[in-house]
Amino acid sequence: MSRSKGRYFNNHRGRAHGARWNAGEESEEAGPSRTYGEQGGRGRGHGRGGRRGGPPEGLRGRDIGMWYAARGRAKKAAAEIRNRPVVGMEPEHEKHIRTLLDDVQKQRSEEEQQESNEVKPRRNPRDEQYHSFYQHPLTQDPELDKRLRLELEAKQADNRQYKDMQEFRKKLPSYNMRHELLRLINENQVVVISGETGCGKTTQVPQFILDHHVERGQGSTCRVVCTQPRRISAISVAERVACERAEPCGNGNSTGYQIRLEARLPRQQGCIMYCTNGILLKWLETDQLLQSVSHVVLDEVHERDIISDFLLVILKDVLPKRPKLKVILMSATLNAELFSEYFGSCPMTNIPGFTFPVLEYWLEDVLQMTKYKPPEQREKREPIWMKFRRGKRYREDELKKEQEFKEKFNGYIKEISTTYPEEVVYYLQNMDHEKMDIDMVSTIIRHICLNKAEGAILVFLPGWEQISKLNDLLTQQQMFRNANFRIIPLHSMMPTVNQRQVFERPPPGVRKIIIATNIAETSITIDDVVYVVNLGRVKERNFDVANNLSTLKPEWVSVAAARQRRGRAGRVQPGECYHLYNQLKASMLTDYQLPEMLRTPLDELCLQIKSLKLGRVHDFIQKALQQPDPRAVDLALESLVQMNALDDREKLTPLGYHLARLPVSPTIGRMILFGAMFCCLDPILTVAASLSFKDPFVIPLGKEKMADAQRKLIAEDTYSDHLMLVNAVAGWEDARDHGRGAESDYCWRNFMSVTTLKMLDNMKTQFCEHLASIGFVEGKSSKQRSANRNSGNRQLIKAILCSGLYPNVAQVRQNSFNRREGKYRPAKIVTPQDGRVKIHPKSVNCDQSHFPSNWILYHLKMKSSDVFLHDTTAVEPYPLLFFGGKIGVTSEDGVEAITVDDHIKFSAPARIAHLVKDLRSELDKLLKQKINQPGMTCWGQDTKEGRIMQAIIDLITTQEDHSQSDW
DNA sequence: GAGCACTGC
Repeated sequence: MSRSKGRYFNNHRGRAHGARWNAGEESEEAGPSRTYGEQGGRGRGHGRGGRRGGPPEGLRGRDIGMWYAARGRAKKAAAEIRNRPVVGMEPEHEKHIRTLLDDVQKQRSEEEQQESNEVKPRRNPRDEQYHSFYQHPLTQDPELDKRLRLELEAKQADNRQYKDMQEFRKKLPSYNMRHELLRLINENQVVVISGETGCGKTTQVPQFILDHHVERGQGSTCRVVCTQPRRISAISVAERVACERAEPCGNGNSTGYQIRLEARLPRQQGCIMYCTNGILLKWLETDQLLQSVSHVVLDEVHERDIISDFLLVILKDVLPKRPKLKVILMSATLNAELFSEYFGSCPMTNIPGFTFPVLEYWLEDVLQMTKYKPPEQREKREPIWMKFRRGKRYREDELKKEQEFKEKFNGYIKEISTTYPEEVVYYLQNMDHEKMDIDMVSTIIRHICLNKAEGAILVFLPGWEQISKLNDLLTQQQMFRNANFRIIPLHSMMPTVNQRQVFERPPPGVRKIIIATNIAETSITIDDVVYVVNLGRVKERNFDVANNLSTLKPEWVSVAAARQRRGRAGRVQPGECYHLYNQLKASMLTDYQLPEMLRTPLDELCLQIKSLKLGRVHDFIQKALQQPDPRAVDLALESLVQMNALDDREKLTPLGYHLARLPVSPTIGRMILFGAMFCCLDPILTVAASLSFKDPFVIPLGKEKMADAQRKLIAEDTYSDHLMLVNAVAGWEDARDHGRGAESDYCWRNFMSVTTLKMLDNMKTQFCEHLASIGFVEGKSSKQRSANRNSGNRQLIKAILCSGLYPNVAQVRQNSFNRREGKYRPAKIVTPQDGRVKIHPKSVNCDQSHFPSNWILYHLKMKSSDVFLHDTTAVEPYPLLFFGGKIGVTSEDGVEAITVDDHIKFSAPARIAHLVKDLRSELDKLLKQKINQPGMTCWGQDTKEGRIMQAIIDLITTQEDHSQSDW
């Protein structure tokens, strides 16, 4: 890390004397420090007339308690005012800003006489260019038809590879149904095709459609788009299909793919294009009726991700306007009917799957075969305070399910008593069925290893904690500590140190044991798995509408997920699956996981709806397959209005227009636009890419502490996860420039993933291209000089972060030295909505007892075992004043203050407060205008924008971070 | 004192 230090950031320490953080310290400005003195006296004078410091004479019983409570409140309020940061200003700044505002106002009155009309955002000139490939509606080309047909006939006649592949294809279950499938598709506008993995629907159906057109001499009128929920599947399926057609993938051949930042395009007509769901959604921005497509195949619709559900609604609307468009939905068998009903009971057909049989066992069988004795359930009493905790509604649902389980339990026990031995029934009766028993997992693994034939074992656990625990349990046992076992933990955050080990078939006599999250359910496929152990849980993100809070908790898997897991055992030979829950639980699992649209905040979705001009948001969402809570829509709309993406009539603002086109969430989009305007592009793009994709850090199992420490080192004294990230990525760039060796060395030392870093780097370029097309920057490199003149200014970067992350601000209650413990305690963190929250232990700020400021920004707040802020940046007053919410100037008990959205308060003399407020209002006007008429920022002192923006930067910059100097 | 998984011209 050492080389990268200070690459961007000038250290401003020691220059500050404008703002003071701790009011206890004498300030050069007279006002604030005097008010502190007055405040200090106020609390003490309260109990006048009584015993010294005690309640007044004559108070009895309860009243004494009330008196103390009142005094406590008053003391607290006084302390709050005392601890308010003070916003000050150097005299020369004040003078400068006054002149500036005068000038600007004079200029404005002149301008207003000249022009006063609304400025429309200019249409993105590159929209057309991007989509040129798909722009034109398909038109028949007889020449091409003929050529395509001859080509296909020639291949069928004597292309060796093609004919070999044909033999293989003929064995797929879907191949036998070719004619029926084509008939259904021809006769109907919408068809649902269901089938389990291995039936070949994804690879075959698009080919049937294309070949059918080509054979009839209609090849040029066919363009099949087949969407996938995941990038990897889009690529691998496209490559597979190209191979079956004896062609290279993309490059103007019949088959290609497009995913974010990567494309291998097929020819324009007579082609099959595999892409991610997101790509199809992006096309709709410029081709609303999908004029350029003849067939849309939506694959894996049963997974119900938010984009796929969204596409369904849009397609349903498009169908009547495009009578020739064919839509084919491909789903798992379990809920194919749901989709058929949604499209007016359109025809369905099922393709039988082809996988090897998998023998299933449940908890009852596992207890019997292993003789494992699960710990008996201790009597559980819920503490009374639990009732009053947040999320009561949620708990009620849980209790209902528990209740149902209890009711059915006796009947179930009676039933199994006839088939299972007495001990097993006893244990089932007395164990805690909600507990995640890792000892049992270890026992069944041992059992398989000792008694079963060769074959890899795949274990599904909900998360890091359980993976870590099981890994420890196994490696502690003598039996597993030799070369005959390969234990491989698999988690998206763990480095795949030896990726080949995961997929490689081990030598005979060696057993592979993979301990995974649901990453192995769909994303990673390991062919030689014969045994699956399913603990039956999955961590699930949810959205608690009542509390406007995202949650992440372990939940029971769905029937569909359990099936998917089971299927992982039968890919190459018959397999076995051990579910570690009882058959009653198995019968009570929900068929499917709740669709993502009902589990997630809807800000981005609502913005997309407006951007695609799909009407009123509520009306549109009402048309979804399953409607989210209307309150979730309201929350999203409120947040979009607050960030000025929508106006109060739900109309897209110019800012909203730009935000909808950036491939990131609206908050991150704001950050990107402001970063470009203020010319600290590269660091802001680093943060934006990382927040919207994932951070580039990996954590090896067992080295969590080391990784934490390393990140803290990289953070230096920034008190910011976001700036730490900027440092880390800048360090990587340095290392990369010194060659492959230096790069991998750097990543190894700092626990970073080269793959993720490269992805982030490409994303940054993509953002830049977009900004360039709007006109905010010149070139497509995030490093361009003109857009980075302020990239070394930490304080400004924090301010730009604030422009995006606001109103995600928490208050820090600094903690004083605790004499008894002899140390500083961690600071208390509070948000207005949630009360006390915690900084996530992964954050570089988590153990801090002191911050340079009373306020921290965060991107993600999520409730798991507690409410955690996952990534944080301590932020000083000026960023909040210029890039936060509405500014107010107030006076409480004679203490003058400047406020942001009424609840973030800073002490400031009214003179300064009004000056700041006026300057802020000029900035808002300026930014609005820049959004309306995008262009490079002119920094010269002869331009209005240059003067205003520079004045603000100067104020932000001189406000020192007091991390070292002030306490 | 802790990190399910995806996705975007």
